[in-house]
Amino acid sequence: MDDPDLPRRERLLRAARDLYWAQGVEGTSPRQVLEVSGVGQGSLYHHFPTKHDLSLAAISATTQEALDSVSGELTDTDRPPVERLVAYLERPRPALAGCKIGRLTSDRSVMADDELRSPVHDYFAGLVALVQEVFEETGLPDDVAHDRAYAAVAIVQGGYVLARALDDPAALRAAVDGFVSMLEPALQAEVATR
Amino acid sequence: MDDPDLPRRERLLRAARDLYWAQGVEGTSPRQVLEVSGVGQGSLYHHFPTKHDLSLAAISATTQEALDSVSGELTDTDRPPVERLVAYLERPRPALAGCKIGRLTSDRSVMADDELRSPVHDYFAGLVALVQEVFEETGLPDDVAHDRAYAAVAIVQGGYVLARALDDPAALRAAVDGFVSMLEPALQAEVATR
DNA sequence: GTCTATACAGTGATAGAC
DNA sequence: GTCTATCACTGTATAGAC
Repeated sequence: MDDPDLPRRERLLRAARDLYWAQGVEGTSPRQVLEVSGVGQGSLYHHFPTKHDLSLAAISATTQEALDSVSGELTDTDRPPVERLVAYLERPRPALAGCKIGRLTSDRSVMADDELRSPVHDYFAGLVALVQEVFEETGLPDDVAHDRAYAAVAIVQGGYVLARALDDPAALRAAVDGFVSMLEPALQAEVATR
Repeated sequence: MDDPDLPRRERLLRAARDLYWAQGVEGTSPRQVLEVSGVGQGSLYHHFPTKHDLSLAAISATTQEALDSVSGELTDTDRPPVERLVAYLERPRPALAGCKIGRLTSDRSVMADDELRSPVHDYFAGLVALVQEVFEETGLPDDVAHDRAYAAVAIVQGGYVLARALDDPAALRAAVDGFVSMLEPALQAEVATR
């Protein structure tokens, strides 16, 4: 973002993605993106004719990158499934900054625009599907694995909300720990009754 | 909001609270509040000199009401603690509309203003404390009850995020069900090892 | 492709009459 | 207490030169 040799388009995208994370799409003006990126007005509207175009490119880049990153971790078949789940849940996360993608679900500019909602939808759909597959690998029936995958993803998102509301990163850890501490006992009980 | 005999101040507050829920504080202009409430410009700035004053009154009313409502349910000592927890978790919720209070944690106008953050903080702090007490009643050690309370509140918030992202109210139910299905087995295991 | 200058509607607030 | 009129400023976008 500070590198003057980066193409204008990349600098604009970097700035937009950072600003969207910090203050949302609704709360970020094209003018701010210009100031942070150090690019002129004309370049912005050359590469991204409307704010919608800029937002779509920035959001898609962020969701794509995030899904790729988590996908590698969850599908690493060298490790047992429960270990992968716990590793995913206990990943270090920027609790106070919030989830770059989760926060978009309460961003009016995003939710009111079908094209902008789509990458957000696809990210969470893909993430839940990945997590569900890992739960199935643990031997859980499909319907139980289904609900538990939603729960796992929700714990992380809810942990972000709590951490920000309470201004305390430990809130996210507590939520995840509370969930993880139930994971193995519940699994034992289910295996025992089968 | 449609009752023309309601005092201006109340009509303004109703309109603001509804609009904040639907589109956030950042995304709601004083002018919109005027249109929806059907009140004149002067009245708004008479009762609420700045947008900050209106937001503070609207947010405080919402958090107060929400905490009162959930408090009654959780402290009803006629019912066993686990039953109260499950009742709280499985409460009918407007999944697609989102949480009136949780959404404020990604609202820039709220998070950038200490006075507006305060009711949001107090709501979640109060809610987690209530839930933790109920977990302690189940016989869980304090530290486990602590983490599990954060998890319970996070599941609901994360369920909202998922439901909105996927445009599917069933996502919130799935997350809650996934959590609830682990609650009793985990409790059994803990009681057994004590 | 990149720049500066400009246009125009909406936002947040004030003034002053009733 | 309530109203209409007005204002400075920002957000979003266009025009046209280099």
